[in-house]
Amino acid sequence: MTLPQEIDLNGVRVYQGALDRYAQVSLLEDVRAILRAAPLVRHVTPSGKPMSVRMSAAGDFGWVTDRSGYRYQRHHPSGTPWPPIPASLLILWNKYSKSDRAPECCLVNWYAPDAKMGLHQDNDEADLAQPVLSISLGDDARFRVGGTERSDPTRSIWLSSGDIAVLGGAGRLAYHGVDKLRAGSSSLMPNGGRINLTLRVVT
DNA sequence: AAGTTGCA
DNA sequence: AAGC
Repeated sequence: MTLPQEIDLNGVRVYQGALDRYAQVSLLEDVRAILRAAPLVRHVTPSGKPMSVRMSAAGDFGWVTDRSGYRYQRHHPSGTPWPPIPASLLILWNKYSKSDRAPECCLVNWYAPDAKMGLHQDNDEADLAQPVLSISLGDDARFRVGGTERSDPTRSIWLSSGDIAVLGGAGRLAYHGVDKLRAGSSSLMPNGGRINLTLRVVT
């Protein structure tokens, strides 16, 4: 990666090379601290299918799913409150989100090398005028982005460690997902895999 | 192989 | 169904 570059996919803005190696290492340490307080969980969808992506969160709310459905809640499934969102992430939110509100949730999504996430919309938040900011760490991931209807055509882009994507404006309700990882493509995590951090305003 | 659609 |  040379200079940071901005790409638009159906209203989703992707800033390639936004974070240098030092910032990535530092964020990874922050994530490790979150996961010590709030361990990764394998959620099931409302139909009872386990997701391949393991999840945790920081902030006032975390997103969870089980047979009762999708929702934000104030506690880890173990019953403990989520740890605070690290200051490093609040700074990135201020730099990239163009929002006048503070994020209330930082989802931590862990992708093992064979994990994926199907095409979906983020629409469990109360104020859809507020953007969602996504940070990639670790292995490259093929990120697929469609339109606001499931049947809309999709395009894909490979996200690398240190890339930032913003789902805002026209892209806020774009269908999106992760098809596959390029296992072992990043030296950030020696054992492979990917971490995606998403900052959101929930209420 | 990749991109859509249908499912309950 | 954020899965198959």
